[in-house]
Amino acid sequence: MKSTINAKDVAKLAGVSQSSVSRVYFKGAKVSEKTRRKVLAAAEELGYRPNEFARSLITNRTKIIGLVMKGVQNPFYPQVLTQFTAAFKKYGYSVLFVHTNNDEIETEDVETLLNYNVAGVVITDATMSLNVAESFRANHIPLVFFNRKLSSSDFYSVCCNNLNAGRAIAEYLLKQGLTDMAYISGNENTSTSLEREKGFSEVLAQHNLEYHKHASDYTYGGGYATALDIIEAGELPSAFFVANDIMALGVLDALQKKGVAVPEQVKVIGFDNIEMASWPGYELTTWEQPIEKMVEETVKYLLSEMAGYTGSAQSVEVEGTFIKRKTT
Amino acid sequence: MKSTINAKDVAKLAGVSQSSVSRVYFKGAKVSEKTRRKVLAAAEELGYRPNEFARSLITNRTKIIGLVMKGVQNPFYPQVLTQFTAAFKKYGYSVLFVHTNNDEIETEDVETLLNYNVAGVVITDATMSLNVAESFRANHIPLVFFNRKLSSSDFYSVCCNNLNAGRAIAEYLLKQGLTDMAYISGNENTSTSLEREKGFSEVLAQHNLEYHKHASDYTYGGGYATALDIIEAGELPSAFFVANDIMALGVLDALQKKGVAVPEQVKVIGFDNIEMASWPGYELTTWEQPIEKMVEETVKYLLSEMAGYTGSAQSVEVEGTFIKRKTT
DNA sequence: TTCACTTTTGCATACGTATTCAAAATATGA
DNA sequence: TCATATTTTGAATACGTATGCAAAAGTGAA
Repeated sequence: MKSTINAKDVAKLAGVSQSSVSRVYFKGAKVSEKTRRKVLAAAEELGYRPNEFARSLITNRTKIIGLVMKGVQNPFYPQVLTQFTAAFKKYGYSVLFVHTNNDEIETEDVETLLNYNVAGVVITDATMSLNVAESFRANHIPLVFFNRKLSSSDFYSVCCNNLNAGRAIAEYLLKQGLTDMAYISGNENTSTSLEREKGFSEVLAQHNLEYHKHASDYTYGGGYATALDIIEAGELPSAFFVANDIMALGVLDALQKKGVAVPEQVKVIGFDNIEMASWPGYELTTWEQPIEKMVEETVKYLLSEMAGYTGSAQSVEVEGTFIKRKTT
Repeated sequence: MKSTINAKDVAKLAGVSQSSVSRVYFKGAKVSEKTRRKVLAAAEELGYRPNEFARSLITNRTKIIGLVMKGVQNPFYPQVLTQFTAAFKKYGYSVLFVHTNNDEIETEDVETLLNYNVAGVVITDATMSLNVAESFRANHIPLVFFNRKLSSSDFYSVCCNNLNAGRAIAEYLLKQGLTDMAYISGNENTSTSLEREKGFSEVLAQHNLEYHKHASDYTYGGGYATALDIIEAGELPSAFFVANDIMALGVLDALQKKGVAVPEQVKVIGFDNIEMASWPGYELTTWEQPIEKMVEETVKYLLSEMAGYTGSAQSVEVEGTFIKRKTT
C-alpha cells in the first residue's frame, strides 16, 4: 500500500503523462481544457495533492515567509501577526513563525529560515547583526524590518512615522497650554522610542521648553513602576507622553492608585492604539499606528522582490493618526 | 556562479563522497571522526547548509508543526503561542502558523498543512469537521486539540480540567456564604464554557441553589455589555463567575462605571489568569490555566506519535489553580 | 603475517515534481 | 484538400538528499 499518491498515479488513471498533471497544478502552464478536466477528476478520485517539497526542490522557490517576532506579550503584536498571516495567505504564502526573546535574532533561527529557503522574511521589533542580514542578501531572500528604522540604509524597513508623531503630540500638548512635560521611553536602543522622543523634543526645543525623560522598558510593569517613582519623588509633570500604550496603561493605573486625577491634574498620551486603549476603564488618548498600511507596504515590497530580486533598500514611513480620548 | 552549494560541492572539497557528507548531517548515522572533521571544515568554508526540502522529500518526514490558532486577540493566546514555539524549537521543530477566524478551520488551511506534510498539528480553540480530521489520520499526521474537550473520543485533546475548576469556584463562593450567583458564559458552543458551567451548576444544585446564566462571547466588549445589561435590569447577583478573564475585566469596568463596589457589593471571578488579571487596576481573582503543563502534554504526545504513529486518542485534562486576589 | 570480524565508505538509486525539447495534435488559411 | 503555423503533449532529465548494498578500510587475536 502506497502511503502517498503522486502525480504519476494521477497520470496513469487519467491516461495522460506526469508532465500534464504537473502542468495542471503549475500556475501559468498551458494545458487543454480536456486534459485538465481528466486530471482533476482523477486527482479528486485519488485524493491527490502536489508535494510542496518536491516542488520547492526543483523550482528552488518556496511559498513560505519567515516571520520573526519579539515580545508577543505586547497586545500590539497579535494584531500584526494576524494581519500578516491574512495578507500572505491571500497570495498563497504560508507563515513560518519564529519567536525570539533577545533583541537580536538568534543564529539558530536564522539557520532555520535559510534551511527552509523561505521566500522572504519579516522581522518585527528585533534586529540582526549585519553579517547575518548579509547572508539573506547573498541568498537573494528579501528582508523587511518591521516597526524599525535602520540607521544603515542597506535594508528595507517599514514603520510608522514616529518623528512626525512625536512632533504632533508635542504640538497638541503645547496648544493645551502645557509647558511642563515628561517623556517615558521604551527600551532605549529601539528606533521607535528614539524617534518618538526626537520629534517630541524637537518641537519643545523650538519653544525653548525642557522636559523630563524617564527611561522605561515598553512593559505595563515598567510604566507602572516609573510613574510611581515619579509621583513619590514629587516630580509630577502636567503631561506624560508615554512611548507605547501598554506602558501608558501602567502609568494610568499608578496615577489612579495615587489619587492623581487624569486629565485634570495630569494628561497622558500613549502610542499604538491597542484595543485596550479604548476600554471604558482607560479611554486613553493615543497615536494610532496604521498597521494595515504598514503591513500592506511590507507585503507589497516582498512580493515584488520575490518576483524579481533587486535587493533595493528603502526606509518607508507611514503616517499615523492622533486619537483623542479622555486622558487629555 | 552557483547560487546554492550542495553536499556534492562539500564532498569534492573535503575529498569524500556525497554520502559521507549526508551522514555527517543525518543524526544517527555513523561517520568516522576524521571524515566528520574534514566535512565540517569544508562545509564551513563553503557555507553549506543541508536543503530541508530535499531531506523531507526523501525521508517523507518534516520538522514542521502546524499550529492553528483562533482569536489571537485574547491575551491568553500569545502566551500559548510563545510556549509552543519554544517547546518545539527545543526538539528541532519549526512552527507553521495558521490563523483562522471561523470556529471551523478552513479547508484551504488544511490543504496547506497537508501539502507541507507537517509532522504534527496543534489546533487551539477551533474545531474541524470530522472528515477533515480523518484526512490527517489517513496521512498518519498526529493531531491535538488544545483547550478543547471533544465529545467524540477519536482524537487527542488537551485542556484544563474545566469541570473541577467550575466546581471549586462554586464551592469557594459558597464558603463565602453567598447564594445568589450568576454565570457569564463564553461562546456557548465551546467545550470550555460548557464544562466550566457544568461543574459550577453541579455544586450549586447539590445545595439546591439556582443561578442566573448570561450568554456572552469571550470578549471584553461582550463582558462589559452583559454586565451593563444586568445592572440596568436591576438583577445584580452577589457574585459573578465569568468564563474568562478578558470578559471579567469588562465586567469589572462596567461595575466600576456604575459605581458598584467590588468585592463589597459583588464578587467577581475570572478564568485563565492572563497577565492583566494581576494588574493593580484590576487584581482579579481567577483560575489559573496551567499552560506550561498543557503545552508539555501536547508536545509529549506529538513527539511520541511522530516517533511511531499509533493514532491513539485520549482526553487529557490538567488541573489548574485558584488565584485569590482582590475581587473576592 | 594471516584470518575473521567490525566499521566506514562510495556507488547507485529513489523521492515527486518542473521543465526542455522534439513529436504529435490541432487550428488556420488558401 | 493540403501545407503551414500554433498549441499541446510525452519522454527524459534535474533538483539535493538519504539509504541499501557491496567494497574497502580498519581492528584484533593468534
